[in-house]
Amino acid sequence: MESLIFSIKQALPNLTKTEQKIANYIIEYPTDVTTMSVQDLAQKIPTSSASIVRFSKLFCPDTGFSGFKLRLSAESDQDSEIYDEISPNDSMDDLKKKLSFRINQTILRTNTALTDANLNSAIKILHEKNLIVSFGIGASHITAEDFQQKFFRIGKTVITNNDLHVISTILLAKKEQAAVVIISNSGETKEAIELAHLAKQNKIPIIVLTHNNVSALAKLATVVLVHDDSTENSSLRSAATTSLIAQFYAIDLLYYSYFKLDFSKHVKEIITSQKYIAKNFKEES
Amino acid sequence: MESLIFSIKQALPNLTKTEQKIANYIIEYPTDVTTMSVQDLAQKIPTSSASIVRFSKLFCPDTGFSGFKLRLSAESDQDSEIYDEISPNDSMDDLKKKLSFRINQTILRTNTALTDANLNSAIKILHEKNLIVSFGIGASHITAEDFQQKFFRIGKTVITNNDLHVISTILLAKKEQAAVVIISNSGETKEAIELAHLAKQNKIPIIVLTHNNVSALAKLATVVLVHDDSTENSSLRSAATTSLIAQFYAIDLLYYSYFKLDFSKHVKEIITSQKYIAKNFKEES
DNA sequence: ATAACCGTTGAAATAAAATTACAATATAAT
DNA sequence: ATTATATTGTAATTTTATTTCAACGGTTAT
Repeated sequence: MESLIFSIKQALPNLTKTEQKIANYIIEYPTDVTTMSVQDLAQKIPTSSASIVRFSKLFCPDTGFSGFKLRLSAESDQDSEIYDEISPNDSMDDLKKKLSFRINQTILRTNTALTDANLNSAIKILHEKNLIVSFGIGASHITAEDFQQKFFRIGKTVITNNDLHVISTILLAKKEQAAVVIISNSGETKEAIELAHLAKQNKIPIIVLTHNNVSALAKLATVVLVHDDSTENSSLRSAATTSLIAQFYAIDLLYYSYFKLDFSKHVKEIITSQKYIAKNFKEES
Repeated sequence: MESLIFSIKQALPNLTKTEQKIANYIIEYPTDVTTMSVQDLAQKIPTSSASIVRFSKLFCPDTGFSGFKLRLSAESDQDSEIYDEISPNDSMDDLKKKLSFRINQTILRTNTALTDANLNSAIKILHEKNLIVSFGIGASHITAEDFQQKFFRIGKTVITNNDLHVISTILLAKKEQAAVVIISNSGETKEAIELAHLAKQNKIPIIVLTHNNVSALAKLATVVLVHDDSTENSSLRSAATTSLIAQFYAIDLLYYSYFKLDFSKHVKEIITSQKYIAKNFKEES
């Protein structure tokens, strides 16, 4: 479940005046709130108990204030500054807390954003085609490589390259047997869109891994895998890593789901490949 | 605070008949209890509401049943199967839970493994030298590229390549101004060790990002950054991704710590670079 | 400028939940 | 068997959460 305090902070700008007063108090004293009654809290802020209840139901429609307190207490062993932007005064420990928390949130959001239906469609495509082309540019190229390395381990043929010409050549040469995985955080990368058009014209299935499903790229896709459903991107400075980790995580889910399709066969393949690497390169498996 | 359920289990033998009934129910369905009222619970067990309240006050004398529920909810958000190995029968939801949990654990372990002292020594080296060479092979090459991309954003010159010849050439040509970042999960990669030897012979500072600090590579390092302190590596199949994410996370910490050294300057640089990218490539920043 | 409207808020009434007082029952000791 | 004591449940009481509805304030249309 998404962090309650985090959600409140996100919603803050859209709230009414009284709601903001309530939100601010809760953000400042989450632990205290868990032990208060509606009346206590209304008096402290100050506002009416009705407003408190209404506020609670914004975030916990079913359970009201009682459930709200439960959720609050479930997460109130953390302190609240971890939701904030990174600042120059942060100690190493603050930094660790903030970054860890963000990664955690990103994973949770990606979990809800990736539906079973979409993952399964993607797996189906990967299963049906025997040549997979993975493409990403900039930071997303790193993910494209990760995709390749993962699927190599179970003997799936994946080609990746950040040169559109190279990719197009092989894709067209094998268009009947190929599917393409396009990774773009923004979904507006010129090269990514160009590749998607090319694939579409040639009826090659397109799996897109991206930040939201309204982008130009998403519209061209056969299947859209949305990682990290976050609407606003408050932090200029941390976007890149969390979105990369979200992508990695999404690929991991895809990989394991694919793995499951033929569990024992893939286990054998992976053990073979690990043994080989361990013996010859002493490298990470 | 001591785990509530644990305390209940300990007290179990000394409790009366009805109290034991209550205790057993709570131990079995802790999460359900958090959403029940005294009446609901009394009916389920079955017993009287008075007994429930009395029971609660054994463990939470001040707060009664309400506080009891709060403590219960604070500790009952994990379930236990998530520790298991991935199995072919897992639903997509199981898979999500297990993978998320592992990533979370990895991050936590990396947090404790990376000491302030080591991170700060690493930052110092990065700060003193104006040419950074990052090297990794296999999966670790992806991390090496991530390192490069991150530091590019604040105008730091980082060269990466998975060809040892290329890297050696530039490293030796600029040995006075250079530092090297070597990434190897195992710490036993032949090429990584070779590069470390070369650097050491030429008095080039060596930052090593690796899994433990007993490896051959770790021994050659000026600073060892240990990610993911896990001793056991139960899962053959998931090691790669979690270690990659641990590496990414470690690099992220390093990056932000470095960033903090000259906060305002770096903020400016990053905004410039983001604007440029957004304008010209519409790509992930 | 003013009327009509709509979203926001709080006071008071109501419903639900927790707690307590006390009586009933069971258990143990003499 | 009787009394003392501990345990439990019923019902009354208190506290807490929730809903209803009227009042307020700001906005738009006339």
